[in-house]
Amino acid sequence: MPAAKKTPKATVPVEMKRPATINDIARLAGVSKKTVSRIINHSPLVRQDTREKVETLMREVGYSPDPLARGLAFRRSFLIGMVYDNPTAQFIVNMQYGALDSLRGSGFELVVHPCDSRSPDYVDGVRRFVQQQKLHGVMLVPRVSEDPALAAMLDSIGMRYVRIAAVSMDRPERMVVTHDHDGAAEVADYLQSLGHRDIGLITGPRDYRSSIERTGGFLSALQKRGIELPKSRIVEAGYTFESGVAAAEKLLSGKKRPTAVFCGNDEMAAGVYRVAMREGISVPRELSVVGYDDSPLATRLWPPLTSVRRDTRDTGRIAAAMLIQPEDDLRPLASVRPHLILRDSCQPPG
Amino acid sequence: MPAAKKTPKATVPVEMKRPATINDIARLAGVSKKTVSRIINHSPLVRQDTREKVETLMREVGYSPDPLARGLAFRRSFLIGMVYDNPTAQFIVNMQYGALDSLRGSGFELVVHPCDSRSPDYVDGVRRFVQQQKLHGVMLVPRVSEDPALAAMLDSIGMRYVRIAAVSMDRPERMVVTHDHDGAAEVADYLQSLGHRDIGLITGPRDYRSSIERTGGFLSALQKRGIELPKSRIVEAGYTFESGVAAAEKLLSGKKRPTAVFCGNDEMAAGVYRVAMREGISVPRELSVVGYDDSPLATRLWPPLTSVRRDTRDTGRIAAAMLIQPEDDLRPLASVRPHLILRDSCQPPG
DNA sequence: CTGAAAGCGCTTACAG
DNA sequence: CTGAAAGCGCTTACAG
Repeated sequence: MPAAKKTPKATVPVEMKRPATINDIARLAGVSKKTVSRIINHSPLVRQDTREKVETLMREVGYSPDPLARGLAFRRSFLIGMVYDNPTAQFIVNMQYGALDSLRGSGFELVVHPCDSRSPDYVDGVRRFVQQQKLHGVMLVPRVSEDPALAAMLDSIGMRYVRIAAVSMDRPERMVVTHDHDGAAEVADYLQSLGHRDIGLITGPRDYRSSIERTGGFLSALQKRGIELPKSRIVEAGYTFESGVAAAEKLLSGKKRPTAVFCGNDEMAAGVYRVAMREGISVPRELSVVGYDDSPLATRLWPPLTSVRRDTRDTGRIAAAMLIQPEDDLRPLASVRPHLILRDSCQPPG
Repeated sequence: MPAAKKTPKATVPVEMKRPATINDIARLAGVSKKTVSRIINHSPLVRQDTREKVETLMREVGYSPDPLARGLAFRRSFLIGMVYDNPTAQFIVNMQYGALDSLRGSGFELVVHPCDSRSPDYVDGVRRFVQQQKLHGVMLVPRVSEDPALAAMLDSIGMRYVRIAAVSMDRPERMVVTHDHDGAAEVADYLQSLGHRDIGLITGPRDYRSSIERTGGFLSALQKRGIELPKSRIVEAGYTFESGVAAAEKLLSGKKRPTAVFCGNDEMAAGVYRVAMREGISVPRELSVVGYDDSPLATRLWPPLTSVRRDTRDTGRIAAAMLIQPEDDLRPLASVRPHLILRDSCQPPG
């Protein structure tokens, strides 16, 4: 005999071909769909026993509201965007894992959106993305997080966002600060305490906020301990391995070499290792090296690289959590602290 | 004076506060919304001049259809899911970039979903994810792509998917094959041609398809060239750096060492480097080493590591493209070929 | 080739 | 605390 076309009124069909809708729940529970809606949205305006009855029913039936329908009615999706330019793979992935830690079970999902911030119309590309998808909010990862034009655009269209950056540069509830200044200062203190006085510095690009902060933090901490680096000991590079190689060649070619080098990230530190290897300079006996990121690379290299750890997964977790909080609940500025991981790439100068 | 509440009939408002809807376009163009809908969905049942008129208007107004509304009506979202377990960061990121290459401009977006395939209810977690989000399709990345239970579940709920794996294990239109067998065979041929006869092999876990294929491809190619590896020359490891270190310690501790080692991936090859460094074994003079993946690590290590390149970005591109193709257009099985990148980690045995 | 009606599964005012 | 009506912006039958 033909199967029932309408769900029978009297029974609770735990297994249904067609997924349950708010109407099914309302009918089965004997309440209006508006009441079910209130429960879905955690409105306090529902009697406790009604709430419990309906919630039990939803669990039994395996009901979960359709994000498409809710999104249409709310005029806003349940998607969080992650916008980034070109950080290292490990950084991106850790940030994603962190964000997903916070999103799991919340009904929100993560949509990734890499872009090219050197392209003239990238801000417009991001605008189309967030506007068309009606995102609930966006995470801005360095270096796009540092772009005032991007933040201004998002603000102008009323799009919620959180910026992850080395220093605060927006309203507190829109910032996760990574304090790169302090991380670099810790390196300076460490190298000075080992006895190093002639120190080299390989920086990232001068227009990256992270690079500015790491450079500033390092130099000012050295200064506080009475060490002033001459210009010739500071070389700007591009955060890449290849640029690190080129910078190291410059820094290590003179007849008097520095006894230690701090690199703005691990990739460039790997470049220093490469040049040291080629030139027969022993790390750490003749040259101490410190990186920044504490990437997997740090432990793959020989000798294992002393580096500043940034808890990127934590950062992502915090940023996503801020985005899905109720808007009226203004949270204080969130931050995450870097700290130096000691390995075998440093020792007192010979 | 108060701004118009209704859009004036006579003019085309290029800039509107409220984004244009299908109704605005229909009214402005003097056609029904159904006709506009037909144009959005590329239906052939529209007169050419009507189509052009409406398309021009849509461009002028900056109209783009709301994916939430379309999704609700279609009962299917415009989201592609990417499900993966725990590959390396570079692999994940490249796969994402590739997928996004294909999705860009298509109206589809990429939602990432890492999971833990060792967890007993992970298949159920994926089911909830794809079902709740009403995904358009999912990309299954190794190693979850190899799980028959996951594929069966997706099939049972009618969810479209593409599996990326070392060999074909599903209907052709659901596979992107990476031919790891061939990549490993190329390594075997190369090492043999250099003159190596006593060769070590560090494999990934025996229950990974990629590992099975790489091991099989390597051994059978050696066999074809008359080389049979004794059991003692084959060590199973876990695709991680640490497991590579442990495997290398076993392989290199005996009094007669192999003259070359092939590792199932670069991470484990880095482990071999580590042990060789510690034991004072010179690579490549005393030991040739080959990896698989051609990850960034391969060029950071010293000496630069010879490794098999897999075009992961291409793989992601193909998989995503397959998912957003019209369903009636059955494409042949897609595949991507690995090839060996020669660097400085190999030479004829001393 | 084109259109009017009904519906997708929710929420927002507005009442009570 | 609860509900009936209207609407979010699209598409699917069903007609013509």
